[in-house]
Amino acid sequence: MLGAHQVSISNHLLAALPRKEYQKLLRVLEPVTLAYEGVLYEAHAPIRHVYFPNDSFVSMLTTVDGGRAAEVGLIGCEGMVGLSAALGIAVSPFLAVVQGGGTALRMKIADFRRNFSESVALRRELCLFTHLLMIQIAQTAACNRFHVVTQRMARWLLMTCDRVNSNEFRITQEFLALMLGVRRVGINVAARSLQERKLIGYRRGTITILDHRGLVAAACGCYKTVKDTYTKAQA
Amino acid sequence: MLGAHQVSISNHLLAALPRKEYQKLLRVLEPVTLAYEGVLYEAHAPIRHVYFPNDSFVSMLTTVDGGRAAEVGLIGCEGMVGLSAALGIAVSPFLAVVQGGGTALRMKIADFRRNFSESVALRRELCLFTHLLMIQIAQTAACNRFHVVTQRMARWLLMTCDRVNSNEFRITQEFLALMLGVRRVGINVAARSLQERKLIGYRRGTITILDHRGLVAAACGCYKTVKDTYTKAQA
DNA sequence: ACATTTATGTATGGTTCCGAACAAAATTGC
DNA sequence: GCAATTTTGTTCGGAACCATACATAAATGT
Repeated sequence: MLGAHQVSISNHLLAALPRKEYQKLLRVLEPVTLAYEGVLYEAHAPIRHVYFPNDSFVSMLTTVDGGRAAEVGLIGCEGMVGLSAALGIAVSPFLAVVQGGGTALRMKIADFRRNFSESVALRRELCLFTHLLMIQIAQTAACNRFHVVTQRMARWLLMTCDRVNSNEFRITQEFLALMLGVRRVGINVAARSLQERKLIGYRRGTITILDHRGLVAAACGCYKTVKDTYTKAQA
Repeated sequence: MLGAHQVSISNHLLAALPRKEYQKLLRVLEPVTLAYEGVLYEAHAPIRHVYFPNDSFVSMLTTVDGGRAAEVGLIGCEGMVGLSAALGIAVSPFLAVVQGGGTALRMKIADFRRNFSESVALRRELCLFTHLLMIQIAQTAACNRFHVVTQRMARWLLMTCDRVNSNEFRITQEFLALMLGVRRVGINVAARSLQERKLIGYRRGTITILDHRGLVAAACGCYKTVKDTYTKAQA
């Protein structure tokens, strides 16, 4: 049974730690609820906590020209938000926005530093995750270059689906446009295209994935490429 | 005076190490000449050596759809090629191609592993560089999304210029098209546009930067953003 | 019930880039 | 000097996306 202030812990990084180190971390981990569209770090702002998402997930965005932003990475229960801290950097290079509300565990940066230097297992986990995140970002770079909006949107829906563990989630076209760095009109066209093919359904802020396999086919290969990399690495 | 088999060492990562650790590394570092268009790692191929470029520099490319490739990062004397090895990964996620021929120092992967675990300074250097490379890749992702070919080409020329320490270097439009992931025709149009504005000159495989400041103005802000990040971090 | 807010749908003209094919010029090898 | 190769120049129709503006519809507050 879980107490009132506890949450079930399903973060993969924490789960993969040896029992002893895990217990030790628990003492400095604080359960928090992350609200949809909340900002964990502004770009170039100090990192005060690192976050280990459970059922929540967080978008990392890079801005250009002092305004327009695009998502470069999506981090859920497979990772940690505030990775720069593990590299000894006190400031987040990216804007971190909660894309899926839910629970997470967070740790003060000072606690993290100490535990990071004391735990071989945590270091190894985070090195691997750094590698995976870098691949995800690089794939996004190439994806942005070569693939059309409909493909990128399908990829994004699938990536999100993997992190919410549900075929239905709340998301507006406006927000989706922001993430993909396109106009809302572009999303609207893509959404209708996917709907006509009976791959998704949507209505006012809610999208439902109707045909997962079909959506994978409609997405660019980037989805499968990144997912397979994660799967293999964490096997 | 340099012996026949020696090269001057101007790699920043190595130069920033304490004298003692630097001397120790020198014993397992082997000077090599990297030839233009040479492949250091195929994508997903094992990393046998890590490379510390001096006056050479290397492009990291990600491929999609089993064919088309785009550059996601450029590494010169400010970094190390084969960074995944520092993260404990034995395989390169990217295709690494020599973009500017020149000298580098390389180290067998086993030697690197040992020295990496023994040297705090090397670890710290490489953590910082990992952070910088991640920023560079993320900026490329956003840049690919928002900026037109002419801007991206200007950015690329400036990044290259910074690494060759010369305003003139050999590069064909075909190769440039490959790096930016566009058709050669697109490069041709952009090149002429930059030439008409008297920012660059070019003729059969050679490009000259005529007006560095003007070229910075013609490039997207991504150039300055990334460069400033590097400058600040290594100050 | 009604106005307000939020979310989605539609239209227009213009720009950038694509794929494909072909032409011209500079360099190289013999 | 001449042919082969490499590099650059040009054209064409079409697709994708942009900026902007406006229209409709669903949810919300009172």
